[in-house]
Amino acid sequence: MNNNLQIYNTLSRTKEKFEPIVPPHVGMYVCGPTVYGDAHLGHARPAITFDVVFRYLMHIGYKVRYVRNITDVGHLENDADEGEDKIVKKARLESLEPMEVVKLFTDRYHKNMDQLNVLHPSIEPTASGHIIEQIELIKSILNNGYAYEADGSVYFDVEKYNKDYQYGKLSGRKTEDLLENTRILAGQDEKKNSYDFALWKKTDPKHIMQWPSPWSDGYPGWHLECSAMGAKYLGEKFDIHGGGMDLLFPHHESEIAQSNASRGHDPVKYWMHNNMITIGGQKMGKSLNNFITLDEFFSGNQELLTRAYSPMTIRFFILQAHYRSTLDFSNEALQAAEKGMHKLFNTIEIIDKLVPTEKSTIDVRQFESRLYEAMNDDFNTPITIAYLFDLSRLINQVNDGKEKLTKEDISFVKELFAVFIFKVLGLKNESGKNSDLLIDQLMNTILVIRNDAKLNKDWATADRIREDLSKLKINIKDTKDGSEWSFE
RNA sequence: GGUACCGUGGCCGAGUGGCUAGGCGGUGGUCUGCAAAACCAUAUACGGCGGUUCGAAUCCGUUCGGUACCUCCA
Repeated sequence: MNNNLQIYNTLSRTKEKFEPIVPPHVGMYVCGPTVYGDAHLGHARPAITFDVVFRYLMHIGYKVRYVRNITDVGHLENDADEGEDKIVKKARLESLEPMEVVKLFTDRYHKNMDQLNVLHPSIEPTASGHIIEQIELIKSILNNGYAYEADGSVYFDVEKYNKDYQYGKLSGRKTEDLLENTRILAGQDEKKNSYDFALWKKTDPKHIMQWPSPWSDGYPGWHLECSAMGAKYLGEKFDIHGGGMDLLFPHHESEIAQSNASRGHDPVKYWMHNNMITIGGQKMGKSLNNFITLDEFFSGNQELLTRAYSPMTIRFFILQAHYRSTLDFSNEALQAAEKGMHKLFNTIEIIDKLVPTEKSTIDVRQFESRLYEAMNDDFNTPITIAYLFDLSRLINQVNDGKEKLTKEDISFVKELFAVFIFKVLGLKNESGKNSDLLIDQLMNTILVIRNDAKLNKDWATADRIREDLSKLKINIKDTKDGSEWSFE
């Protein structure tokens, strides 16, 4: 097992050596989507980031249980509707049952994740399926004296908690500052302090989504589901908790508080946060309404897009930046990523055609340790990719006869590429070599005719075939070894 | 206002006290009926001002600019 992995822990703000609590097992929990709308580019980032974490941990020999939740109870929405559940609001707008909305967008999310070649998590629990666990958690927080009831609702007592623990240690906040800055919300007068947050919220009978509890008919608070489900499936303390940076406060901060208040210790060893994707330097997000959905990227149907981009282009684009940096979207950047990725896939095909020699003139073995070092350094995928490009150039030089490789080195390189590109980075070749035998033979016939035309210097016919096929998105390339075709 | 973070060549993006990041684009080649693709080779950099140092884009201070969180948000 590769034992040099360093992970940047938000809690300590430093890179730490990764040592799982119960090796070789690793428990990882990542905040999934709230399913009330289509997934956009921002959702792709944590999904892909932690997919690579998942893949790499398994690759270096860990047994990983990866839990990614679906938030289907919704969070309070603090606009004019004053405390209305997000999913309920969407349901009213579209005259659907809340669970109909949940099903629709969960399915669409899954489809997008499959397109992005994101592995399925080991467990994908829903908040609505764990109301009992959340109620139990509230009970224990109440029993320990860190919460209080007010008119059927239950609130977390941050001031009390802060005497025994430290509220704000993850996000670097102080409760005094929070006092001055917390926005005035509905139900504020029930709370002892403005920064107290709801564990259980009483609701009126009109509210569609509600559950009975010892305190009132209502629904669980904003941050409870992850605390409850993380503990249920990964234990009271587990290794990695991931999510977007925007969840750092108050969401993850409150998870830590809930865990301490109920169980007396922190829930997580390593906190990982991916940075945001920006558009024109600004965060892409629901609230700013400046997001582009994944389906829009795949179809090109959006005014900001000059054309469509494939799922793998999106994936490669995201992996070309480190997960803790912001990543700025632009058509230009996306097209650059696409070309670069094709170059890599092209190299893989070239490896198969290399002619081995007795001796190697270049050292390709050193790339193995370099690639692992890059990944071990807090999952530095941009460096990993840079090394793959270096390797690609060397392979092309071999192909050009400028350098030489032995048979053993060639298969070594081939394996290295396969491991990192397909297994670790999770990319797949989308180029449409059609496996349909009929199409293959039809194309063969066409190319033979065109080649005859070329031999007769009948350029008009040759060009016409090429142009007409290009309208069908079939591209012809003339090479030394004859003509090749590819779809799309 | 509080708390973090960032400012790198035309674009996107790594990294680091002295040694080529990488990709795209540009330029020059190879190949080619043409085209496209592919390949090879290249140039352009670290916001401003001070300081530490033999040496800083990298550390410190300061200043300007930008972003995020503090409210649901990946």
